[in-house]
Amino acid sequence: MAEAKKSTLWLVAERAGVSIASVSRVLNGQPASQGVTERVRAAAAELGYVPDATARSLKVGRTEQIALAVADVGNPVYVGMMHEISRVVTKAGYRLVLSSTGANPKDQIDLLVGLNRGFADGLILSPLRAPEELGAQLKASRFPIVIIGSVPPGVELDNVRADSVAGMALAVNHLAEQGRERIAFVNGPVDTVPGAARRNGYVTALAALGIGHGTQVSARDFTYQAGLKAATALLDKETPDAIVCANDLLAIAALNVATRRGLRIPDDIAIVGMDDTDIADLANPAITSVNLGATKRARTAAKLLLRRLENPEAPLRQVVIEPTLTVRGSS
Amino acid sequence: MAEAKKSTLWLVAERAGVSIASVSRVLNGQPASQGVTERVRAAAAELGYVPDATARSLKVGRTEQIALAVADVGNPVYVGMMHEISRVVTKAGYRLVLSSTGANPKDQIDLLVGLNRGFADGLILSPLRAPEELGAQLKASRFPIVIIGSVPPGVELDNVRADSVAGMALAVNHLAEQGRERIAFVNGPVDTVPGAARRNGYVTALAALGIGHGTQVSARDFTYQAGLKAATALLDKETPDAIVCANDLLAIAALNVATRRGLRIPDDIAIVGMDDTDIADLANPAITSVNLGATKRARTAAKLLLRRLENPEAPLRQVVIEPTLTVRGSS
DNA sequence: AACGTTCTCGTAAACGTTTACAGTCCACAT
DNA sequence: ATGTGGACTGTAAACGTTTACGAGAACGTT
Repeated sequence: MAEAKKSTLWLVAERAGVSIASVSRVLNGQPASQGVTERVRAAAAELGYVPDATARSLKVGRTEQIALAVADVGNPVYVGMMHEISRVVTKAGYRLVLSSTGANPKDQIDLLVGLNRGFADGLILSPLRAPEELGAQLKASRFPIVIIGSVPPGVELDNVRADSVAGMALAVNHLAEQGRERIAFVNGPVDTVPGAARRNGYVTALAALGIGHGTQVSARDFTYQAGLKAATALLDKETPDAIVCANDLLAIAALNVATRRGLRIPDDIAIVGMDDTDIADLANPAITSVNLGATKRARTAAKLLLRRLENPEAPLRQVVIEPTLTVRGSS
Repeated sequence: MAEAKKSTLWLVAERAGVSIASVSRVLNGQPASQGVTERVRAAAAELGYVPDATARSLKVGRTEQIALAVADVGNPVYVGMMHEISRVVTKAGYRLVLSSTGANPKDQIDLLVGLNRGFADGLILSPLRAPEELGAQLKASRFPIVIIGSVPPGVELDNVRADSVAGMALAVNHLAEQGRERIAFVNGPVDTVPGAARRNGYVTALAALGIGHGTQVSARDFTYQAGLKAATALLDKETPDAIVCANDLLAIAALNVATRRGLRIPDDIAIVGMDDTDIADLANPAITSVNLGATKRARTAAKLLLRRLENPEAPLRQVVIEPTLTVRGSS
């Protein structure tokens, strides 16, 4: 049945004794006489014919591919988003092209000029850093883009983002209700999009509550190892009664550092993380985490892109996802 | 400079006053007179010309894409492999198409017929389950495939796999040296490729050591939640002095269950995981883990595929990666 | 000056589809 | 018998590249 040989419309047409147009029509479900339909079906089956995706793409002007660029594939929250986006777009008949732009912002603009080569019909971009130049490239794109996170000023694109301020408020209020008074903050790099957003959230949330803000430290990046260092530095300086962390990884790091110092969680010190990823459950005790709606953001982004693909003139949409708080053992 | 309008070779040729053949040549670095070269370069720059990937693919017969199909994007070990493969193939100028075949084996064969449409130049496949039919489809493929894990009997493909027996031996010997005598095993589903391999490894490793094998339990899948259940079931029945787990997630689950029961790790009970993923570090204490060479397997698989792409006649290679043991606090 | 080489460049044919257009055939109504 | 319309199918032109081929031009050699 299925030979390892490629066969073209031509071969099928020849074998069925019809024209290639008829073959194409039958195979695409267009109306055709019963005789032709049967002969074509039979010939196609015997030859193990499968249409060529590239040729089809060239003709119809669509690749049926969607590109996804995430900053850091190591981070569990991105993995979750990737997974969700993959689900949505494959269900809609698209393939997912993974373009892991590293921390290097140049990769991002490379990606954008690459996109203009038309290897994908659209792009979902979640930039870790958003330099000036990115904005220019974004608006020069021939293809629809939806970005997860804030859009650079001046570019008009569909986007979906988290509400870091509300999220931080959730965490801080929760801690304040327990009577915690010295709430420290372990952040990631503040020159990143999420780092800046969460710092802002922390400051405003505390201000809104009338609590002076506590000590802030920044990890070198959003990883566990960096978190260990940052948390150690923090606890060397002082012992707050609560730590909120920009990330679940950082939170686990803080939790482990605290535990190893003999602090009891949550009695002596409460820990709350952000993103509410799977790994929040792994810690012992499991960590309370602010769910910034990562998977929902991912899903929404995918749907926004699909919507724009089928209607390029659709009005611009900028969605912000409301955060929730998942309370676990660490607070 | 870069307009949001697509421009073709034709437009560039017209503007430069040359033929499209010359434009193509200049842009591909083929020799051309200085005058033509300059005019073409200028015209291309002014028009913001970027060549069309699809048309090029159709002509040259390559998409410059590599497909990757992993069983479960939730699992950290696959994430690591994905990351590594992404690195290698992008460095070689390929894009990575992510085809997340779920647990459903039908997705896998769908993927294979899809591959025959030529949306990618090759495939890296890491099947969780390998039903009979998969073998047939594999050999019917027009494109090179390398599989991570064992190949179904009868198909000849490049592949790279872990040595589960040696890996288990590493774990078991390590525990035996400490005088542990009752070594239990928390496995994942045994009807999966890794599940079966690791069970086999466990049994043979213990037999080689002359230790009768201990209790085996199987989690419903390779996740933390399933691990909690399995570990609870195990510890309800008995209290071994060591548990090896088929997975780091399962290991963390076992560790947490044990800890919550008041067992001291590693004094009362040692825990060792497998895969040596990032999360092995997150636990408290960090868990000892057998490194089955996941990233190395990934890298090797990618390189095998690249090699075959550039030389389809290369001799078949089946690589097995040697495991190592990373000892941490849990043993 | 005639001739062979080499270099440069344009013409045109692919690659494998989809699809507009036109042609054929037949039924049916006039 | 002739026209009208509809259903079907074939011809051919795209889509945007790459590249084999051949025609000139430029150059050096005799």
